[in-house]
Amino acid sequence: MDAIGFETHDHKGCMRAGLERVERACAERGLQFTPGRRRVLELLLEGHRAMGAYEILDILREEGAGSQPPVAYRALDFLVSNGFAHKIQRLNAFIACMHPGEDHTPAFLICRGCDAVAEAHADPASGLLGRAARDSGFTIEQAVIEAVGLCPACTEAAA
Amino acid sequence: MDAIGFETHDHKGCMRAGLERVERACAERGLQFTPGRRRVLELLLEGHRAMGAYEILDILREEGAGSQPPVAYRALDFLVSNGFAHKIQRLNAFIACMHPGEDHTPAFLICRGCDAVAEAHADPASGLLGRAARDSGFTIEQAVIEAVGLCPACTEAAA
DNA sequence: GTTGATATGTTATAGAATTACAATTATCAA
DNA sequence: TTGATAATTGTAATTCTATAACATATCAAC
Repeated sequence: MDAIGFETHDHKGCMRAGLERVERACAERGLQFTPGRRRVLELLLEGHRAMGAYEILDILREEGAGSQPPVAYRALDFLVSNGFAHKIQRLNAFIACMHPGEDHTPAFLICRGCDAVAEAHADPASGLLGRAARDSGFTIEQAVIEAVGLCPACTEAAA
Repeated sequence: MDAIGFETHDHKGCMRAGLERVERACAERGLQFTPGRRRVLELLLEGHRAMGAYEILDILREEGAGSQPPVAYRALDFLVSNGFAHKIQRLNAFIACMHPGEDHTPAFLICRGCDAVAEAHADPASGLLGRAARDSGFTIEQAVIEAVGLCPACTEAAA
């Protein structure tokens, strides 16, 4: 079980833990963790990768749940806006958050070989970006950081 | 004329300079800076903001150029893949690069009030992200960094 | 229970980007 | 100069992504 994510890990355990943490966070904040929302989070945790909204929708449809795009998008919006999942802009896809409930600025390492995604942390206030913002009077509220490259496995495969 | 970009500047000068630098870079690298590609870069430089592909396409259409999406997307692909323009994922839009030809990792400050975009620099290899990449054996080739917040003008307007 | 807010179901549409194929133009070696 | 090859452009059709709008149902607090 590794925060970085390019390694094997206790998948079932990480799924269970993820669900429990979100359950607890929802209870604490008075959010409704409805069956539909829960199911979408389960799918993201199961997949353990970035999944497209329509990919999720297809599964929901097979399961007999609603079959229209808003069904998937609403659940995803809920998860994303509460920090339980993240959107990977580069892939137009969504991934379960590895640190749900914690306040953090996620940064993603996206493998262009296998599309695996690892979640890391970043601190946009520091470094060149933070300095540029301060110098120009810009207030950073949120940051999307996505690094594209090759994961260890694909680096090896390429050689 | 400021790299940060939330301030007034010599717009005509920056347009001319931008075109010249790209012209030179294309000549050096044996790239074809065709009229269509040039026109799209001109539009981006004129606008001095992030513009959608279909917004550009509308202008090209009015001017009697091609009117199908690939006309715009091809020119934009050329500009982006050669570092003469950047795509702002958050806005599904494109903006002229402020440092064409130079090797750099752009970082964008995007105002959620007025959609103004400023280009800054970042160094993905340093900081928390760089460390996470090294620790996990991930090779960063490219990074998308987009900070969302309020520019000085909108901060003031909000108060 | 009533009520106001929140969540779901469904239709339709808007917005962004690509595929595929034909036609043209540029590049470069023979 | 010519002929072969690669790069670019034109156009139609389609695919993928996301949201608007409105009706219905469910929840939560009074």
